[in-house]
Amino acid sequence: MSRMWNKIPFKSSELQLTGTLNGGQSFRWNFDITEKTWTGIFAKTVWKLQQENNCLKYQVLGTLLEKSNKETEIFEMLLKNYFRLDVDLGNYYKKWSERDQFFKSACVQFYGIRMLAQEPVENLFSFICSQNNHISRISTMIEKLCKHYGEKICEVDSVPYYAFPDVEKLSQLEVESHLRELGFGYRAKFIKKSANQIVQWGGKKWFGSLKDMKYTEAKAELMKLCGIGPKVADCICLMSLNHLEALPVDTHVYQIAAQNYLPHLKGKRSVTEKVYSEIGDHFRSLYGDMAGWAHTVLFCADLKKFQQADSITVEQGNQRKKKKK
DNA sequence: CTGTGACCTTATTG
DNA sequence: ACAATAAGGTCAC
Repeated sequence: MSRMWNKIPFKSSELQLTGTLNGGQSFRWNFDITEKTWTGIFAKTVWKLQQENNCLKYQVLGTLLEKSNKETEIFEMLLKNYFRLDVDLGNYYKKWSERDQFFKSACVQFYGIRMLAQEPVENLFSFICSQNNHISRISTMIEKLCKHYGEKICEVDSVPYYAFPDVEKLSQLEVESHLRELGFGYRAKFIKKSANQIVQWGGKKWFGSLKDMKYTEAKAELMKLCGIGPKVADCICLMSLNHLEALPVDTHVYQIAAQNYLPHLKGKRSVTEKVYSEIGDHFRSLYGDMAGWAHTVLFCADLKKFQQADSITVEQGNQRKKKKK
């Protein structure tokens, strides 16, 4: 059965799917090189996306959301929210470019990088997996989480798609040993224990309260979880709790900062708490209240797979990943 | 408060 | 080929 494309009009210059979906924010999107489409999952729904003529086109391949006569409206609303289409990104790129020459030159090929509004649970456990790890392994680990603990949404061409699991599922007793068997290493304990803590503190309600807190309070709260330090806490604040001034300082960002902004950091062997906040504060004073978003554009520009890479190389990278079974 | 090493596993590097 | 290294860190001294 062939599906129809739905269309959301949106300037292509302000939405770049490649950098946004494959730039290390979410790990659940895959590019199909022949169809030139992106397939991915959020909100218990399997989406296929494509860009054309200033339109974002989408199909829903399957969903666990309840039936409704307003389905089209709901799906459209979910997408608009996920990509934050209400944010006029052109204005912000202009502002960041005016304030920073380095940003100005970096952003040319990296137009339209949008900060996704992700779901907190997926975001939190994905970035526990991300520590001391590379993107390819992070992706396979997250797929394992979904396959073993998530609800099946549908099957397309005999490929099953799973929703990201609930916290309750991940807090079960046997999760730690099981995840170790599946190759999660020491992150297995972090996942199980954090899930447990979150359930005890109220689950969904707890995440809701983090959105209402100030950024620094929300970050401190997150860092009480097992396996969540300053960097992952900032990722969660930025990517799913709407605290856009949060600025995760990882090895890449540290290098960028030492090379281009804060040369006195060059000799340092490790990022201490003090250096960490110095870097964050520097970028916040430079870019303002959405510094984390600007930082994501720089991070994208720094990612190896995007360097001197047109989309072809990126696509080949995905192909290889898929073949590996 | 700062510095250092261990920690799981594996894709990439030389 | 095949070992060493680094990979979007965190925790415990």
